[in-house]
Amino acid sequence: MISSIPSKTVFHAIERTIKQYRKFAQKNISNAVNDITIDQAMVLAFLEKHPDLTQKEIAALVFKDNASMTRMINLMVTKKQLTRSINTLNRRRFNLEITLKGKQVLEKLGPIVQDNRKKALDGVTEEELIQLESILEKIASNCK
Amino acid sequence: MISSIPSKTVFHAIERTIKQYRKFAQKNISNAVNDITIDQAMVLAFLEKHPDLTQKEIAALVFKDNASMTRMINLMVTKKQLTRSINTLNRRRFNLEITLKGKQVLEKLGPIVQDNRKKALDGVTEEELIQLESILEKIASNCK
DNA sequence: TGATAATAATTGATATATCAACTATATTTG
DNA sequence: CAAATATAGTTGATATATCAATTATTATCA
Repeated sequence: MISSIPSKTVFHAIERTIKQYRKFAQKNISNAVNDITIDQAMVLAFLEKHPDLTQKEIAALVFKDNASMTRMINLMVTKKQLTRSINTLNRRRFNLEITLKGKQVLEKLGPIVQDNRKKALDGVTEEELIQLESILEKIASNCK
Repeated sequence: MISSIPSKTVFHAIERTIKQYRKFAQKNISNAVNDITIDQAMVLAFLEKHPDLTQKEIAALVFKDNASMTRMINLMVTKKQLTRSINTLNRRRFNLEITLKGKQVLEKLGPIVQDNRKKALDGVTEEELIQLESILEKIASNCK
């Protein structure tokens, strides 16, 4: 007996919101660039800012596990968005490098990603954003 | 060039929060009941409240597509949490029924789910909850 | 009524999620 | 230094996500 039905909880609202945003963003991305997912785009974006990230670190940044990241990066390598080479200083790691094609994807995606975020947050005030982040942070840290 | 890095956005915070909650909740559920996922538990909970739901309707309630729902329910049937029989009034549909085993799972899960929600929302005021839902709703509806 | 369209569910293909077991390399420590 | 540990990544197994195509049934409408 689960007295309060799941659809009435705030967790349901959180889930709904992020899924809706992902669908919306993915649709707009797919209209501009072929064959790239939001998560792959995020991997590229993180690597652009921090070229020395390991697979494990990227996985943590996009909330995935190492196994998923291995497979995602395999795909991105076969799609020529990334290259992978052994790091000679620590042979357990890989150097990941964004290819020219990957850079072009990032270039095209930039304005679209910005626009997605802007549209999704239309009518949300700066103050609300701060509240939102602070409440979410509270919940997340309760779940540790 | 994606100027604002994904980890700084509110979407990242939303994603992080829901994933953290799911992990937390799944862990507590797994400690009490073997071999059930959060989503399966939600399917049971929805069916308990609304026994006439179709697979399609349940899918919408838990934000999954029909294909995923078909496979999930197949599994739940082989795990004897549900039975599936043809609806004679509309032979495209199925009647889904919670088995005794499924009911026992719900029984055990009830207090755990309640406790999960309570712990996750510890220190979050009623007002904050209302704000949270209203901001999330705004974002979700921007993404339609 | 018969052709057409809509609906509920399934299936196939491919990607991703998750856990556990494993490999290879690097670090620690007794 | 050698043995034990830790770390980065891979692989296998199974479940789920997603899209498109398909089946079976029901509803529409010309």
